[in-house]
Amino acid sequence: MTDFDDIPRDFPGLKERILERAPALPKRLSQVAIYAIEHPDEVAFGTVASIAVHSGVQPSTLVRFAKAMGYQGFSELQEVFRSRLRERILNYDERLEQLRHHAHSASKPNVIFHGFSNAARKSIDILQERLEPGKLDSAVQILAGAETVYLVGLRRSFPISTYMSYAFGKLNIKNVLIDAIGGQAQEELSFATSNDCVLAISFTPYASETVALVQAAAAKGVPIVSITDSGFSPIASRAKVWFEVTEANFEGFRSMSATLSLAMTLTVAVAEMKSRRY
Amino acid sequence: MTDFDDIPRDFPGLKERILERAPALPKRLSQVAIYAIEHPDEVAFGTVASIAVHSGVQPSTLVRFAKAMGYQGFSELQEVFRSRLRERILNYDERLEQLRHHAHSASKPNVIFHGFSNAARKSIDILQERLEPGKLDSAVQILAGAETVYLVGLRRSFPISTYMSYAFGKLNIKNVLIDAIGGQAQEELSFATSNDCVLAISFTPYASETVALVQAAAAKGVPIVSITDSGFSPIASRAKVWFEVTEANFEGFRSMSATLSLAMTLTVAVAEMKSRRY
DNA sequence: CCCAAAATAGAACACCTATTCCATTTTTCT
DNA sequence: AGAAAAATGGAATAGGTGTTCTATTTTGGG
Repeated sequence: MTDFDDIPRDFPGLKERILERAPALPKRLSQVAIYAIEHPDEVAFGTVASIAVHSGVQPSTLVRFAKAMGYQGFSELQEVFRSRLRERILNYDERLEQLRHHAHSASKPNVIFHGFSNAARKSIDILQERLEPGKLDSAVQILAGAETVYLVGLRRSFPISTYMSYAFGKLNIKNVLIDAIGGQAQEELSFATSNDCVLAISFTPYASETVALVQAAAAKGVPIVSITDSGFSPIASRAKVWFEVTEANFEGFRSMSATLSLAMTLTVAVAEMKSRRY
Repeated sequence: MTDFDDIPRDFPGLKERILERAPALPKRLSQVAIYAIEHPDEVAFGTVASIAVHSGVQPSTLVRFAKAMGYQGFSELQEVFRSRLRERILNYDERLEQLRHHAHSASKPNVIFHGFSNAARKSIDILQERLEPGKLDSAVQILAGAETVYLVGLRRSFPISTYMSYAFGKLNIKNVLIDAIGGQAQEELSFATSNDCVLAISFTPYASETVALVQAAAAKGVPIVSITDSGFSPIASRAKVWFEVTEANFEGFRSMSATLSLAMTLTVAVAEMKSRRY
């Protein structure tokens, strides 16, 4: 009679079905639909009675809702909400513990590897939570408006500026990588004007040369975008927009993954914005 | 009477308590302890009856176990197992959906940023699952045994080799970064002998220069360690040890985070190994 | 405006729940 | 070896479970 075996058994499938059918559902049932989507954890763990109270509905309505979605009863639908929780990703501590548990294969290099992987993941998560969307937009606007982007990042940050220079090149965006080869850094930057832009990347301990370059550029009125690790950073104060990136570390070696994600974002977003104004 | 309010309410705390008390527990109770630690999802979702069957124990034993851990009954203990699932981290699809949900702040740059962050995290997860511990150990052994490490990685891989050269320098490990400045790459590598080692990094489309350099080095009997994206890669076949790193991509731009984690691991692990043989 | 159809609330019910209790077995100590 | 203590198995139970059923309300078309 009804749709017989296309019943969602995984959460994304069920969610899709709920969202698709919800608008056509009667009042109480769509009320349940909204509650279920907004409180999936409650649905996974609660009882018919408790969920009914929280969603302002009779217990029988929940059963009718489950049937409207194609299931035999509420329990069957609840199982799908539970599967979602089973599939969740382990959190940091659990990953580390899991590694320690598989300790037979845990030679020192493997421990180091998992340590760095965790630090990288954590750094990215933190940045993803903290990055203010508005800052990103203004930085992209400044960079996309520049005639030439001067990339300043030495020592530990040099791989990042190198990557950006490579990617900008591929994307046909005029840029100069300040590599300080032969001590020519100041001269390389001397061509920059207020129509250009400096993208500076530096972390504690800030390379003195980077700081000097940024100050010189700022004095000439060149707009500056900075990626650094603190508001007290000497390259933050001079910048029009600056990003705070806190990299997690493992045994004292800081990750660079979050910075790299941000760098990739800036390059691609700038290219995307430039391509719009043809 | 009993310990009155130091009852673990979060999973890590409970786990610690179980592991700490398990050895002193009678047979059936420790049987439950083991089952609970090994099948936390079952404990979170199951009923006393179902868990009892799966762990080969009477229902009453589960209640006694919960009391032995300090709780009033099984349900109270189960709540802690459930809290663990609530705190799990969102998976990739959920993160992207969450972003789409917060669509008011989803300017193009922000979408790109979250896309790259997800790609990075995913790449790291995949590598963490697939990397064979043995390979890592042998690679470290080869690199640590080399007099000088020659780092070959151009174009997209150049930031990685640059990073490694910087880190090796800081750690007092003799290395040469082949930067191909002035077309001197072949000459730079010509000093390498079988006592040295080449660490080659290259991904599709393999830079022809990197391939040529690796072949020349291999012909001279220089041991080669490769980081690449497929067993069919021209730099994999010549290598003593090679790593397959599959980077997730966002809108065609591949992440580099997994490669970077691996690179950091190799540098630090080599330094660690060298410092042991004084 | 009325009536048929759909949706809902709420009570009724059969089943399953966690928990308790106590007889029996196992362990521990003298 | 024997007695005391601890641990266990399994039945009993009170309360809660998901589901069904039906009287009542709401909706929507002629």
